Amino acid sequence: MSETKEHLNFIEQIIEEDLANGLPKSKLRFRFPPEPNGYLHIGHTKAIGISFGLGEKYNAPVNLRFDDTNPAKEEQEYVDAIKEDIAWLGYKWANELYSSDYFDTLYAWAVQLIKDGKAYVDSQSSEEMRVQKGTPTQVGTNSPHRDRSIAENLDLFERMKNGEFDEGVHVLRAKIDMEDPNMLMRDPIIYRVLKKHHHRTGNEWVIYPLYDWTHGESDYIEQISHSLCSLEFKPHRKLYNWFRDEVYQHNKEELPLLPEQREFARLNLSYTIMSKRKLLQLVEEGVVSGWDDPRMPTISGIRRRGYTPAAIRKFIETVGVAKRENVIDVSLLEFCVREDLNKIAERVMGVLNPVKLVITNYPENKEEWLTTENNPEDESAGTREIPFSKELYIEREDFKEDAGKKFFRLTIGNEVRLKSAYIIKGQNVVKDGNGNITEVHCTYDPDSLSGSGSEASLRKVKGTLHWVSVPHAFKAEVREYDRLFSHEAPDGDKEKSFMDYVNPNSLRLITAFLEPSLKDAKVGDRFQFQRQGYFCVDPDSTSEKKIFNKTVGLRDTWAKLKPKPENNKQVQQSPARPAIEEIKKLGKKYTNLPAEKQATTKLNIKELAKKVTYDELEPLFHTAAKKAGTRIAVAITLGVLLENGQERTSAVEDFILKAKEDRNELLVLEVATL
RNA sequence: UGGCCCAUGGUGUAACUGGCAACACGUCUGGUUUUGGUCCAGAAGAGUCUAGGUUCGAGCCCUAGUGGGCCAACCA
Repeated sequence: MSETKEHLNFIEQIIEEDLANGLPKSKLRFRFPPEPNGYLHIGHTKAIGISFGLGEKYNAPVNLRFDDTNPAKEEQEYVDAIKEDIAWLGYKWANELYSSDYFDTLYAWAVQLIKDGKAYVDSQSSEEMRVQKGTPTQVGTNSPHRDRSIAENLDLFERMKNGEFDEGVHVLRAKIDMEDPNMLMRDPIIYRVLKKHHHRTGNEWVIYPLYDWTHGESDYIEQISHSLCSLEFKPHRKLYNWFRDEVYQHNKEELPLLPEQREFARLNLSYTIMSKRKLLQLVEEGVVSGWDDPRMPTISGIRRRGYTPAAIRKFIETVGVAKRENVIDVSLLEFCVREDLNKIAERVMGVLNPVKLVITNYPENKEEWLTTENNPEDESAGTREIPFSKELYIEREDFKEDAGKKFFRLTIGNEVRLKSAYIIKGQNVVKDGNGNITEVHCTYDPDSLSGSGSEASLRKVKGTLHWVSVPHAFKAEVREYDRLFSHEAPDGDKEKSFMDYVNPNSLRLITAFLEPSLKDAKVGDRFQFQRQGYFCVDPDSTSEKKIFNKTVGLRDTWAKLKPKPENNKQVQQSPARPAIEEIKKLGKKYTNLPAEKQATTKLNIKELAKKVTYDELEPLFHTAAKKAGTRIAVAITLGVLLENGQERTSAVEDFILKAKEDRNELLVLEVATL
């Protein structure tokens, strides 16, 4: 085990280095510092997984610290939810802490900072300060209050604390450098007056410290060795260290360890959004039923949806830790969910879209209880009994009057197996006045009972169907979810709002017929409805009405083979289509060149997509040609054409024409469909 | 008119700190199967954004480009 080569991510490498350079392992300490202003979402699980994961790996304490310095936004409700979510994921924090616990210390240190001549009270409007701050490309200018005397600063600051001033009148700022290229170093505000009720300290304070002053110093107080956060905090690092080093001067005896901030890329998932603000909007505008709506990417949402902690931890582990921006495909998450559920979920039968199946040669009032396995992946899960009778429900999709050879299910005259029961043969159908099938009639082979060992039972048939006995069926509501957004990156568009991409059909309510054993299912129980997917019991369930959430479907290779149902919305044909066909033809023609003139290469799509004119395109193609060892090249990437439509196409066309004229030699390097 | 970070198959992460790119998902074959699931076997797919440089040798180092991200809240 220890011999397997372990791939350390860059943070682990840093830790290993620190350890090698003499940091005692016992000093390792981490923290997860959420602001209690909303619910945790799948993106947070990465940060949680990293810090708590490191704690588990190095057997080091991990504090849960609520960064509660903005009473305007924070609430106890969120504190409770966050704790519940982290616990559900299976992580244990060493200490439950609050930045507000440090308000006294933080205040004392701020006073010290003033005494050191490193902080001052500013009395301008926020607008004035904003202007003086400059821009990323333009340096700032000093505040007229920057040189107030220490005594005056001390006095003002104390009176701020005592509530003598209204909000917005004075702030305390660190005195650093208004010309620093890093905007955060331009005399950042560290205290503001806020006459708001705080969920923990009540009305005890009327001044509150800001993030930069609070966060790093909290790390320092707790002697966190590695303070891990996401990439957007990188610019804060310089300030983090500045504050830390100032405070350290006066506290090195008791608090010898200097925390180090390190940043990693946050998790992005396709087809969803991660912004707390936007998630809140979905809740407030009633797009979803609440923070825990099963379509939400919140931890409470995916928990209710039926995702498991093990699946999420596996997902986070698989996704890795690095510093580049990323978008992870939801299919990876779904894979992890299925992988876990496949091992643990008991199999049951449920028909979601029923059609009645009548077994004509089965005795009228007969009832049989057949044995079936609970989980083929786990023998210890045992078996159970399910009722069988003359009239059953099967899935409407599982029958076709006339089907192609690739259809493995029930048709007239063909045999299929009813799971854990008998082999049946399609006989005829009964239709209503509109030609809709109301019943399917079949005959069964009494000798073919599953597990009977008879010759007939061992017969191979091409398909197996799930079913539910009509008289025994248990009716329940099934909620089937689709993606909440119809776009891969709902908030990636600058012009359109993510709300425009909300999928109006993300929830489907179904009345399903389930096997009777499901009557006993309890809230949170997870099952695999055979051949369909994983489902769990929703907390909305009552004793009269049981509700199941579809967690995720089974992998479905059949769906891909099915001829696409004539979709009402055909994919809109790109205006560039005809030109593309033309270019394809050209490509064929020129790839028939002698082998020595052919080559394959690929240009950077993104780069190519930016180029429009012939002059811009030419150097790129030249480069490619040179690489391929020939003189001239045309690289055509359909993705580029499609993406950019007419404009790009004509540019490429022009290029081809001109190149032909100019050199009378042309080589198509690649015709790629992306 | 600036600073910082990043750039490896479709996606995400690796590559023992310089020795001709691996793993997972996805895709495609074939086999097993009383779930068109699982499982098993296999395949295709990148020569590492570009151009120079250092080196016997570069995805790893240097330089310059290009592209993307972050930074101007009394938010965190």
